[in-house]
Amino acid sequence: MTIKDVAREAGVSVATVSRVWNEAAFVSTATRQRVAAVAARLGYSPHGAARSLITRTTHALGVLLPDLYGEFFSEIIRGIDHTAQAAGYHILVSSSHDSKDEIDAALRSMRGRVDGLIIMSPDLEARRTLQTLQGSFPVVLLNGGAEAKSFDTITIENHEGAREMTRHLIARGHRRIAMVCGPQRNYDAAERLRGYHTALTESGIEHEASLVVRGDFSELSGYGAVSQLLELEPRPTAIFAANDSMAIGALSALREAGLRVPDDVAVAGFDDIPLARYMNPPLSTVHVDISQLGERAAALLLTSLRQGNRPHQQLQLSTTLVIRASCGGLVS
Amino acid sequence: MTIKDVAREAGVSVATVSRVWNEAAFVSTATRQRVAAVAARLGYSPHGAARSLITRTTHALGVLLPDLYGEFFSEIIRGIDHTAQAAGYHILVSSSHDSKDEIDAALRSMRGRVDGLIIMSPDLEARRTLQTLQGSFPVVLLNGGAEAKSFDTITIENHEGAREMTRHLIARGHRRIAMVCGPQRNYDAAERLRGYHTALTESGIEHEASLVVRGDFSELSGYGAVSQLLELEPRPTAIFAANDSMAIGALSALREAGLRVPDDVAVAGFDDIPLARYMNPPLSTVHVDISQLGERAAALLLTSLRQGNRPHQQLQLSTTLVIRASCGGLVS
DNA sequence: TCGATTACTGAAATCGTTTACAGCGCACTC
DNA sequence: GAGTGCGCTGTAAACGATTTCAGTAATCGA
Repeated sequence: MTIKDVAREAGVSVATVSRVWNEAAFVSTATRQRVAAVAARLGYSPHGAARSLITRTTHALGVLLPDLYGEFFSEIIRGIDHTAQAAGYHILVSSSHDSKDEIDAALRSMRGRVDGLIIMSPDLEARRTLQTLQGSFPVVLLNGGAEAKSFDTITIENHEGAREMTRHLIARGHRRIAMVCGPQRNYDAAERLRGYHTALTESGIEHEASLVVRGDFSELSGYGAVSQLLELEPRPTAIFAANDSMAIGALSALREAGLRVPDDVAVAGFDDIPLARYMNPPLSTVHVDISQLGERAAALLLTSLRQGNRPHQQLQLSTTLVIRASCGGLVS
Repeated sequence: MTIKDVAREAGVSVATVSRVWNEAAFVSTATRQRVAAVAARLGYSPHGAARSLITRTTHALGVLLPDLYGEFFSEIIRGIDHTAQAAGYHILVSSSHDSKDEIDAALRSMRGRVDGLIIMSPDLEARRTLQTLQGSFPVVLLNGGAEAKSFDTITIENHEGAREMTRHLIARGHRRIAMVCGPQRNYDAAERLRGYHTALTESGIEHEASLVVRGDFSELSGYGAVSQLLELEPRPTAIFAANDSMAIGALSALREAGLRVPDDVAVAGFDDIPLARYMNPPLSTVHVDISQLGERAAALLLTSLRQGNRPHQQLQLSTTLVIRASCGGLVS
């Protein structure tokens, strides 16, 4: 069922069919209708690959993510898909790209299939690979590090958010505040940890290495980290997890240990995934509008596609403190 | 940076470059290395659209979903992406396709961009549209209804699962069991409701219309539904939600109403999303291996791509009861 | 020495579109 | 009645790859 079949059936040339389809140029109403009727009858729709070969545009955006697990990523995709779809674009998703090689491979295999890319590669090292892309291709970096001045980027106010949450905990009287931080070479994780340290320093609280344990952003790792923290003597009075998933794991571990939240231990997370408010107790967290993160990334990419060369933008998505019951309510 | 550039630079014909790239036919080691070197230096990678135009294969799977919100869908995508990626395929995602027209449009715009489709369209009416696809294109239906014998399908044991959970609640002594069911024309929702009714009938418990309230699978609707149920006199002693998200909303509403779970009201969900076990109290639910649902759908589609014509398969994914604290633990 | 085989390479057709260009009829102007 | 412009349509050249077919040089057996 190609354009030729339609042309033959309608007794016109392929050029005319194409013109009818694209509502371009001058086609007499008579032939327009005839062609449209034939196309409808035959159930014709143009072949995407052929079309994008000649028009040099695919109407698809590539999305490279490190993972797909958890509400954080699904919200991002949702945001991206939402604005992409509104603009008539599809999204080509590809996940689990941490290492340089994987990213490379993904990039190659996407050439000629997408008009631009949204890349979230929190791994600090993998970033360097991206430098090779520089300028050759429209790219938006999600949570790009500081070195990324040569791209459009959107970042979360990680440092500020973590600092504020830590300050809030301090204001509520906590001194032994533990942090469950994220993966080693992860940019977001590093920034959030830095914010925590900043707040401690500002309040003159000594940094105690044993209060910082590493997780990997999964519920299970939050659970494990807390088990470890509870061994400490004296134990921390507050636990700040670098994302909500780990905070949820933490809540679960505390409950099993027979500790009450927030009375015995206060808990806070980061991201404000949709479920945070439904936890018991509802989770205090640093709110990030995750789906908006995706939406704005897509929007940025789309304008960059339309406008061609223009200076790169560095957007920052602000965070707000959301105080719920898990850390004991608002300080007066 | 096309194949021609590489050919010119390496002093060979485009045919040879193509052969080197695809590791096909006989190419002397000398030219092979020379071409490979040039390609690497120029950073060449073939143009996807051009390639799929001639090979008539895109190495991409289309995924049509009704929505992207919540862990259920993200787990499905994760499963699909996992097996697709392992087979060297990309996935093209498109969401929010409920109505016939939207599905139509999505289908058209995917022609020539994907080798096959995974469609999840729980809306019963939209299904009829799909009939037009019949055989013309490799399709796997997720949660396809009974009418779908002309497709490969994977369904969840909705009826069985709901029946078992309801029976469990009955076995624990509950008689006033409320059901928060899903959207009106949703297949899964209808089946789960049917399972609930089956169990009631089997135990000779009268169906009470006011105990069934409608939700839309979101946390918020679960919250609202429970508020409504608590008005009843006497109030239900157990609440069975047609999915976990609504169960989570229910837990939240009960907590706010000052009711204890499971002592005052037992709660159960359906799906066993990853977070269910981390709720407080941990959520009893009907376990469905969601990511496996995606994995098997992708696998089914891939074999169908490879094997061409073969009888359609109807797979059913079994469910298991997962009894946690929210419904009072195991019955002795 | 010669024909046949083998190993490699290139020319050209092809996939399904879009689009620049040219052609053709017809009405209009002078 | 010839020239001009306009409105519509068709021809053919792209786009960037793959693949068939044919051609060439080297090697081999007799």
